[in-house]
Amino acid sequence: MVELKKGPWTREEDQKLLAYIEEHGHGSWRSLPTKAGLQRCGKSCRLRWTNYLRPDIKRGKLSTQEEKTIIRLHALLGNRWSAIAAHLPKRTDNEVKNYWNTRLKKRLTRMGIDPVTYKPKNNPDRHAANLLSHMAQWETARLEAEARLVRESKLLSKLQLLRKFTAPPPPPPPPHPAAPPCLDVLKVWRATAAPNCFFSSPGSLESPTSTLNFCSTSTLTVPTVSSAAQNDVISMNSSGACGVGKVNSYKEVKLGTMENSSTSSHLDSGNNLDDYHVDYDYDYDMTGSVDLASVNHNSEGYNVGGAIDEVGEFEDAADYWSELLNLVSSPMESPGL
DNA sequence: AACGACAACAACCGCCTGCCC
DNA sequence: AGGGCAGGCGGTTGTTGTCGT
Repeated sequence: MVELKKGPWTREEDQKLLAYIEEHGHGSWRSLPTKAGLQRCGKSCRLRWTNYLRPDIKRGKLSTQEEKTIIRLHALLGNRWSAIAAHLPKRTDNEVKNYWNTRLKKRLTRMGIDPVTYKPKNNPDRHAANLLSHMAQWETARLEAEARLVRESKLLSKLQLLRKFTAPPPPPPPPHPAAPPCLDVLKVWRATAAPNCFFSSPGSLESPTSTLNFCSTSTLTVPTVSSAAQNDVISMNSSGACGVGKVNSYKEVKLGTMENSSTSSHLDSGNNLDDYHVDYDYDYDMTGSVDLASVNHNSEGYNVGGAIDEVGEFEDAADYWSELLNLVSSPMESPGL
């Protein structure tokens, strides 16, 4: 038995891997090394391909804009590198992770900012922290909702496939929507509720891409919100109003036509069959609202939000973040620590 | 020139999840 | 139902390059 090679890849190995994948595709990674004449494990080949050899990846220094995006998304999502990398075209999760660990994290630390909580270490900003905490909750809920809907959507596709063989041929399927319904809290927020907020400064954040894919008009009943969200969860409607509360029950997620919809994210392509909406229907007790369109206080009595168009403590958070991002992303700079 | 400290990046490892049988 | 497999993900380690002394 031939011992598998480890460590850095040689040019010859790269060429073998590239040539094989270009000709045959990667197929099963486990069997690839043998077929390609490489003494590597399949996993190693996959990593080399996805992190280095793939033609659609961008190499080189990250731009200031990319840095800012990483910081913002990290504040929202934590160490979910693949999710963060998904918002940075042509960058890999490994690259983003390395960049964070070797540069941004240290830079924040040097500036006296905790890279986990994003609080100033000596002068914790409860408002900014609170805000971020709620934003993180929204994003978590959104990702869970997306994942769930994708699962349901796949299930639906399978059911339709089954029906295809057991029922008379259906009319031709509706054309695919031009874009998936917007479930993305950042997008909605930027577009509606927070035009002046720090997260929506011009060009500051690439529109995250929803991976949702809807294949049909239907109503799906989803039994639970999510295991992680059975206590405090987030509700959001298309106008950007959001709330945090305790879920008593979760009714259903509808994918249907616009006529049934009152508050929903939707696409209107002019074709009835192409009108989709997603209707979140949570029954919850509001314990602390983060309605972005009005000032609210959470259960601890802190002002966690603030009218966007009113001067309030929200602006402190905005200032805090603008300043932070400017400092972190400027090429400078000995912070004098 | 030699050495050590540090930064940057590539690669590995272990765990987890989803799928298939 | 559960075991095996493939692939994805995040944490960690190893290697190489650079800079200061």
